Amino acid sequence: MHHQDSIGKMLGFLHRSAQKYFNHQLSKYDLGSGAYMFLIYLFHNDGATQNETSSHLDVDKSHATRIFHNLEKLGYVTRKHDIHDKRVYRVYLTKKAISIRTDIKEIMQSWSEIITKDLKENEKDLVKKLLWKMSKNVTDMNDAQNKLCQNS
Amino acid sequence: MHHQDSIGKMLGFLHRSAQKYFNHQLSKYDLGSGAYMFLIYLFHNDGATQNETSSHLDVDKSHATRIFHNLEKLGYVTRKHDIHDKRVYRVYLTKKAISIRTDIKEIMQSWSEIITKDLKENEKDLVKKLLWKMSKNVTDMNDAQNKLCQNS
DNA sequence: AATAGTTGGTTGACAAATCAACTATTTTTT
DNA sequence: AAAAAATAGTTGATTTGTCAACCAACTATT
Repeated sequence: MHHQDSIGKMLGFLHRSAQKYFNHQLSKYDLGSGAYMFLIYLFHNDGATQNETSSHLDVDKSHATRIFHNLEKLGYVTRKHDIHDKRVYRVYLTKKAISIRTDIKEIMQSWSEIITKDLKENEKDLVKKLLWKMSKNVTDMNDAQNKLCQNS
Repeated sequence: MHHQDSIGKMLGFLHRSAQKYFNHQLSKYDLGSGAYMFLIYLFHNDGATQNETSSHLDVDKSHATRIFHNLEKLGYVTRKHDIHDKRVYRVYLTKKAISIRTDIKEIMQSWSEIITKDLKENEKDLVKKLLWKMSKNVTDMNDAQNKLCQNS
């Protein structure tokens, strides 16, 4: 990676590097880099619906379907139909998932420490703030376009 | 995207959003988000080898193989065997590729402007500097691990 | 109550990217 | 000069993620 590389290239590089790291660290749990986000969300929102989860993670709902199916097959979650709405599945963590909760958190933490190794506290805050601003610019653009579509 | 979201989540979101944007903008050229990086590299390094390209872009060489094959099929590049080394392919831009050079640069530029819309000049520099620092931390770790492997 | 529209989830097809195993050359060792 | 190691590229299998089309169930309209 070079100094003059574009923001986009570096974002891609960091994302793919994270995937590799998580794939490697999570392989002993039979998990891939795709799954851990979903588990993290459930750790804080056990019993969430698939739709809720995918919209919070900003991924396609079909992706959530497949990830949760796999997590169920591996015994990390169980899916139960909602009582009041037969369409929705609520996803619950199993003991197996809860037992690796701290491990996963630690892996996440270790990645975070690797990439921000030589950043000062205020730089860490700054990079977070700037990434958030850029993310917001994207969602704002999407929202504007959706509004446009509805009116046409 | 929320304020307390992790750096990793935001990096992933921005990367995926960029892919969607480029897929959409490039569809009229039959190109996907995977291809444009390779074209950009060739714009500055026409006749580069596949290996050179993939290592500069930090992607797997097999990925380069497939992308270049497709670009050749679409008529954007031609691949010629090096005279001195029969193993290597050198990849050359065609007129078709050169004719869309400015378009592609503009699309890249427009994405860059979207995500940094409300950032001040110094903030843009800062985010680039910080992303670069984080990227460097990753490559440093990889280098250290490679060294370790060789010695064992 | 019947119809139409919306929502939650599933499926199939595809692109992006990685890894591992392989072939064919080239370079290095001995 | 022969054997071994390294390099460039290819192929197959797999994961991550998207989009579009779909079904079933729920909600709103008339």
